[in-house]
Amino acid sequence: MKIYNSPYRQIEEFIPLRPPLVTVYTCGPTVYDKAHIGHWFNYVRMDMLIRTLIINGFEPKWVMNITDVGHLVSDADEGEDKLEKGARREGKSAWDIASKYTADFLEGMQQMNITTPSLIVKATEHINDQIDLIKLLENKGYTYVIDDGVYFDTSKFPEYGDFAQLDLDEQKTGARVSFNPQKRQPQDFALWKFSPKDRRRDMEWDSPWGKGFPGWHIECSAMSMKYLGETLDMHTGGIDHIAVHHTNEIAQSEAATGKRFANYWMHSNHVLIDGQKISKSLNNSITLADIEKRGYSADVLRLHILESHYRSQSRFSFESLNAAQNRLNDYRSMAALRYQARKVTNDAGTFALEDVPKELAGILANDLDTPSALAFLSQVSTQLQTVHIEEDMLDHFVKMLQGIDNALGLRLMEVKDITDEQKDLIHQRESARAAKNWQLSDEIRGHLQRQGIALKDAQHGPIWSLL
RNA sequence: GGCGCUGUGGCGGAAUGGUUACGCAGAGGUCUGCAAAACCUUUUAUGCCGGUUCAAUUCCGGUCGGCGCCUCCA
Repeated sequence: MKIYNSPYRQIEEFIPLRPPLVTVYTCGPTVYDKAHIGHWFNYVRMDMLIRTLIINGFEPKWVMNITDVGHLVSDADEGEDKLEKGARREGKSAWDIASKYTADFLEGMQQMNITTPSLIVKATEHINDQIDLIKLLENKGYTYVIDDGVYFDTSKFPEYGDFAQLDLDEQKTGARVSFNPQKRQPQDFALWKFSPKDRRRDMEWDSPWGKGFPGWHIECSAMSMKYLGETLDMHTGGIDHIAVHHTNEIAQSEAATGKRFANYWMHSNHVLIDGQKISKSLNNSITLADIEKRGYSADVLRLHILESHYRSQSRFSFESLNAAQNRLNDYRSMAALRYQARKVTNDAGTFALEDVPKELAGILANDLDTPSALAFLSQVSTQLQTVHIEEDMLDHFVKMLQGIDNALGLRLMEVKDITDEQKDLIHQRESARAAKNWQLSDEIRGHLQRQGIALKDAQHGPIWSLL
């Protein structure tokens, strides 16, 4: 299997430390607001990594975190905690906000058919692990304390910035962000933030340095290493995390252990709406609920996501969502053939059904090439819908559908059979046609169409499919 | 200002130093009782200018445009 390794900017052969085990850590959401399609692009692509590993014989252990404390409004460790801000907005406590949007996120994961991670871990349930890690860094001399928190001294970690190929001096030139003047370097980041003197936070804990809460970055290092070991096979996240969050994770993790933090890094690019990325400030987010309101299912969104490569900036529009809907209908029509196997005597049937999942696994193993996987699937679908499925092919056919679902998560196995009543109508229409009663025949066809069932009169008889 | 990515047909979106995926949409045709599906054809696709090469959309340089990061943000 090959994968693009972000820091090296090249496609590399993927070699885990202890095959078939693959340790994967994914930066999950900060649960202070509803997830939007940008999140789903990201997590579907992470899901494709996990699926691709599995169908290529690996056994991933996948840990994803939920950031339910400590992510400030600014990555520069300034401003409010997002959770506290969300709480104020909704007149609830930060704890309520976290649990509300955690539930919202997990429900979306199910709807999008994203593989359930081996472990979903919350920052607030690992405060002691984070404090321990900060203590370790303090003992090794990487930290200093100023009036608003404990900071990591990036000058003690000379490789800081290598990962993102940052030119720290040049970055400073145009930076528009103000920072605490007590910080030794602008890029130094908070490991622990103190609670404000004048008020009580919803979320705060005691620590050796004073009451407060962990910085945003430390949770990922503490939790990933706790559950997956000091060196991860794969660390993933959104492309926006490269410069700050992942750079900081590497600094604090490698400073603490003296070992390489992760061997491979996968970053999902952003999706654009009307040529711009989704962000709070542009107020242009679209949620899964918005999409469903327009009549599209999560499966359609998922297919649309797979149509572009994870490393390219993709574009979202309802027009392309509609294209994905039609494409999904075609795949579902193919899946419906499992209920319509019949004996045929023609020469069709040379298609190697059992090779389809293998072929998909191979395509995806090339840097998660989902566009090519779908191109291949469309060819399969077209071919299968022009031959008839023979009864003795049925086992292979169903296995093939299962294989496609394992690879792509499109839920083709969930396509239901039509009712006996509907089947009876199809028979009635055949009788009418035999009697050249075209009016009745067309009435029945129209009737079924209104129920979402399309009929095609193939050589060997009618085939139904889903609209 | 610094760094990075990018510019493919009506739309989305791959790939490639020489024969131009795939999906959606449009047009014509074959087939069909009529449709649908399928198949065939079709709608002058690789921003612009140079360079390298027998050959560039693909490599290099320049130029114009778009986007991202350096604030929020997957």
